[in-house]
Amino acid sequence: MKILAVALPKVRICAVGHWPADRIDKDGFLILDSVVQKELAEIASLVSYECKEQIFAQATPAQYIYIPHSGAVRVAHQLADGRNQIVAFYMPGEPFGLGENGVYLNSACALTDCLLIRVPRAALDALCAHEPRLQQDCLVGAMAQLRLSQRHLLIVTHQRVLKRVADFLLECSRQQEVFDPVKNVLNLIMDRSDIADYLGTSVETISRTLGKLEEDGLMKRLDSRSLWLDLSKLTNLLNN
Amino acid sequence: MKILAVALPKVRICAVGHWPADRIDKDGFLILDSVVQKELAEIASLVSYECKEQIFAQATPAQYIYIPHSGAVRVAHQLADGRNQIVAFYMPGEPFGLGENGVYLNSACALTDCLLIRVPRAALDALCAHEPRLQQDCLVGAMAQLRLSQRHLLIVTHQRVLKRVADFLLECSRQQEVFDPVKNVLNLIMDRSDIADYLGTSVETISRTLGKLEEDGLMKRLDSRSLWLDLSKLTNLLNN
DNA sequence: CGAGTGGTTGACTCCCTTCAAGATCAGTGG
DNA sequence: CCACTGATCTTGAAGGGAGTCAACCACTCG
Repeated sequence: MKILAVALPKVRICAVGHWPADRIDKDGFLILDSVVQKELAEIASLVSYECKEQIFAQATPAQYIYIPHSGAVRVAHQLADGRNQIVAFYMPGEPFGLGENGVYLNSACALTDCLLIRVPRAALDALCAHEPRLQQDCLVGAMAQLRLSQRHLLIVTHQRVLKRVADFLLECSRQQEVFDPVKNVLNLIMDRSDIADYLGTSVETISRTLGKLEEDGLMKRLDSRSLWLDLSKLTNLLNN
Repeated sequence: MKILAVALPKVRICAVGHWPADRIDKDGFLILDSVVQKELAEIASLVSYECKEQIFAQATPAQYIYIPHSGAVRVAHQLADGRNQIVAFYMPGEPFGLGENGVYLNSACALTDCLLIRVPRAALDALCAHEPRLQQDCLVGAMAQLRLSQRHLLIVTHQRVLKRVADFLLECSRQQEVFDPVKNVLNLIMDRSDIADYLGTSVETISRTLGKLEEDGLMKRLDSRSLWLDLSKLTNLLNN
């Protein structure tokens, strides 16, 4: 980890679909009041992590909230029996760092080299207290996270792994950063092991399931990280 | 459904563990400012539902937020393939009614006869806009929901149903309303089918799994809705 | 009493986990 | 340039857990 001694870039918070239209810029990010931006700049830092570097560990003091500026992050929960359940992947603009009783509930790890905006929780709380709009943004952000978590729940509870994978691919294809809607090509930011830990299954099953989907013409592996998808066939699979 | 033409009872919001101590009363509920209580009383109504009555349906306009005053509620999501995934159960003080783009994401159904405090979303938003403390409470509440959802995720992703059921029982045993920590007896508020839909499995498997747990001495069915639990043995099961 | 609901048990099938080995690829150093 | 190595991905085989369909039991209610 390195703290970068440069001016903080503009804080960009992902805002897909749930904010009033006049608060969203052309790239789908939230427009923050310039005063708020300035105040944030005073308390936040820009930090960089290398691929596979741990950002924070489960059950350690939850001092910061992070917002990816570039790169991608994996947040997972380790259970007593050794299982490692991935809770979510985070792309630029999606804040993470949920705590409970002052400690992190999960651990976070850089999927790629990445730049993160790091905001001290205490200072953010204080700032929210006299910036109602920021407070409101945090609330809307928390509800967005809740929706994502419920969506994840619906994905992992498909009994047949075939549906889990299909649903997962469709979910990924909604992210502009990784899906080319013209060529219908999805660029996976995570490896098979991450997909398995996200879907609650094993790498072997993921591999076999991708094979099955390809065999049935619902998608095609261009290489292990880039997949051509037939969105309508995949969607259709979920209806049966 | 019946709208009750009585004075609104005090709005009680469940506050387990994550609010400053001076804002929590002896029963574990959030202490709201009396002015806020009064303002809430002006926009909220008290409504009653009978057991098994639908409160709202998925994909219909999300006009209200509900807070159970008494009774219990089941919130579920219906999928295109006919599956009914239960997203959460709600007890007194736990607000529900998540929407997206103006419509409910899930449907809600009364598990028992219940009284709910019904708050129009628009009026609540307006109230929050000039009541920062209420806004803050909503944010903390949303994060509590997020934690619950992530906890649910961890429960349903246990591969062996035995662990799912054990974890589920432990989760239930945390709720004072349904668990007697002296006798170690849990009173289930839902039937087998609800447990199955919550855990992503079938009623038959639930029944068999309870049999297995009883056989191994981790719990005992006093009757179909009340279970004696050996908390330490159940916890221990999750570590293997 | 019969119908209906909720819960349990039995039998069979199959999907997925597990363990193992092979295949592919990127990086490294001779 | 090529052999070597380790990581990642894929494929194979065996075994078991859970879904499904069906029947049965207990209880409630009209």
